Amino acid sequence: MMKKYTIKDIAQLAGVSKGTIDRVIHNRGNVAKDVENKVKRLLEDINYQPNLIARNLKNNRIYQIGALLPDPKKDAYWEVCTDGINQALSEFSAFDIRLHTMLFDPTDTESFIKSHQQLMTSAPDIILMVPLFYKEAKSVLKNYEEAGIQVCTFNNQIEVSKANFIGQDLYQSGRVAAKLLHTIADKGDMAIIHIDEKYKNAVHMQEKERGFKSYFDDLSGFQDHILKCKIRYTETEDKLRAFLINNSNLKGVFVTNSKAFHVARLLETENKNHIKLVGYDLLAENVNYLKVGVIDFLIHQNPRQQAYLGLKFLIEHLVFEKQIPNKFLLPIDIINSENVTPFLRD
Amino acid sequence: MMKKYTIKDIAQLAGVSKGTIDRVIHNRGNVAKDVENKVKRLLEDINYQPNLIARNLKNNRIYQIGALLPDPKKDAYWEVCTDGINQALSEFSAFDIRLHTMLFDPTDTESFIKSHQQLMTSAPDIILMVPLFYKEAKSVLKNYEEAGIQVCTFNNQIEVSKANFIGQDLYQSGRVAAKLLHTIADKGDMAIIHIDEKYKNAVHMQEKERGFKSYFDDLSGFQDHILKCKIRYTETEDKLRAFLINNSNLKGVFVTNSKAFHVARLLETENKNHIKLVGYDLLAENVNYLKVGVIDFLIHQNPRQQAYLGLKFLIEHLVFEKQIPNKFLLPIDIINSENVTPFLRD
DNA sequence: CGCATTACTGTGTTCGAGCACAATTTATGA
DNA sequence: TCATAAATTGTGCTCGAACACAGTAATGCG
Repeated sequence: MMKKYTIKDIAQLAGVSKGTIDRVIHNRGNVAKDVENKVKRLLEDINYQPNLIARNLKNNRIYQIGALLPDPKKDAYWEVCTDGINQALSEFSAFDIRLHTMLFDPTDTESFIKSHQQLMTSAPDIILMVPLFYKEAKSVLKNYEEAGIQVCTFNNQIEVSKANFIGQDLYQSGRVAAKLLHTIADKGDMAIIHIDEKYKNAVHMQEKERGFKSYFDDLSGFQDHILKCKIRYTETEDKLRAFLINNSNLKGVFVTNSKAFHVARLLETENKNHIKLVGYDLLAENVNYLKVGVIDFLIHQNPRQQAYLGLKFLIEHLVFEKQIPNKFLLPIDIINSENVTPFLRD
Repeated sequence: MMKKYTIKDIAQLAGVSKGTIDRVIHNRGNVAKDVENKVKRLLEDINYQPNLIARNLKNNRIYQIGALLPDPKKDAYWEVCTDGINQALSEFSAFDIRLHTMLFDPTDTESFIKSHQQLMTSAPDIILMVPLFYKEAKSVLKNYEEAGIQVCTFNNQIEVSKANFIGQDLYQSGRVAAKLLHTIADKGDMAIIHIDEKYKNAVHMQEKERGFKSYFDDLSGFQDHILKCKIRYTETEDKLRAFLINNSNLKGVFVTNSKAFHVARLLETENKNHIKLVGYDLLAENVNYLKVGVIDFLIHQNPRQQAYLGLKFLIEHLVFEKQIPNKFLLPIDIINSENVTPFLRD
């Protein structure tokens, strides 16, 4: 096996200087056509791969990356994103990456807009964001598109946008929840419970609901009901209790976000341990209920990995000119009390 | 924010030349003590991180990596390892990595030894291997240790060896299987079925069995039996059929390797669909039975990721002098018919 | 023909770290 | 005091790609 070909090798093979090879590679013109063809064929023949490392040695640019993320202080779900981001930064510590993070309140659309505007003042080359609010995100993404700033989104997909997306297939994750409940729950009614967010603007919860329903629709033998319950954060406990008590044929509950622990608390105090419970995300409170068996399964959305991959893709795009995948779907992790531990690290 | 510090910057700050800085960094001596202390403090203060990329530009060594892997033609479980290896190679294509792969027959210990011996003739700098056979692997690993060749193992852990290991906690994965069966199966007996490999030399199957049993031991209310059945490849069908028919109180089956489809086939033909089945690995045959509901859950051991990480760790060790983690445990993925698709890519 | 313009090609420097070797300073001994 | 050895420090080249700029050849035009 030969050592890797360098520009110098190719220059020698072609009988020209490395300057000419460089001009051919980058289509910078000023090369006689016959020479150009000859060099191009040669490059093809030996499948020349430039040394990305040497290339970036010279190119010591400072890259500005903007991040528009939900404030973990307002919702613990987002805490682990920081780890993912730090991991990506440390992996690329050889390059000069400046990350400007702006946090917004995940319950407040205005805060989202404000943070966005402030982020713009740092003149980022590229953006990583969680487009939590459908309507607002759409307009913000349009802004970036017009400004010619590439964006990578995660957690929520805004289908109409051209922005790249990293996350899970939410429709399918609803189906996974349905399959799990169908496998473990006794025959009876199933409930979809949406807690805390503005349902209309939260496409992700609607998608999960659609998937959940589609699973039971596909079943030939299912004769019971799929109930639905929307709850605001302020009214959580009373409304939930009423819902659980009034539906006596209820055998399974699907909570469409990380708030399953609210339902778990009630199931425990009301002694309704025949009702199976499936929810999302490895918050400490959820994990506790999972371990004692009140929550049966959690679906892990892996926000850490989402943030990590998003930032990694962006950096590789800036530094190595790699293409960012338009849509990158993470696997849907099923978690029970026995396999939860290693996922807490991820 | 400042640009990154380089050796030149530090030399200027310390009022010496970059040669001296270099000598201090690498403890190459020939530096006056007061200067050395001054520079060391300065390096600490500004937290100097050398540019790994520039470092490796000069260091254009050719690294020889040996790989001792089971032949995918003999057992489809190993097929995806190739993908993981290719991914790692392409990620580090900037460096000159030469991979020498030797395959062995996963049912034949002699083939393992032979491949090992042949691999040694290529004088590898470092080794990636699957120590499938406990006794033989132990002696092979000792060979490498004496030759001062660092080894990274995956899939099977040889506890006594100093080699690094990537894989799953097999004891815990047995517990996961137990928890799943306990969650979905009716009250009754559970069976552990070992198919195809020499049980005594297959520590991984023993570990899974131990974990499985421990879960039921921890249960206070479990009054039924944990059965056990060892089956050779040649006798699979008849012995299995007899086992399934003779144990009428059987409600759940745990197959400790990727051969669950053998059991699934029988459960289907014998119409025993009240028996729940949990096995390992996303072989096409297993996935088919998972989709039609004969297999209820599969545990994904992610051999692709194991091979990928193993090679990645080795390369980063050679190229960047990074420490290889002594033990890297992958999460235990639970797979059902609804979340299987994205895992087939991994 | 001579000079300018265009067309093309080659040379040399840069990036950051590593290392060989040259250069300088300090110490030692006769 | 001076030569020489020893200790310390500085200089310059290398890696591969990128690019500015210098250099050369070919062509055009009066």
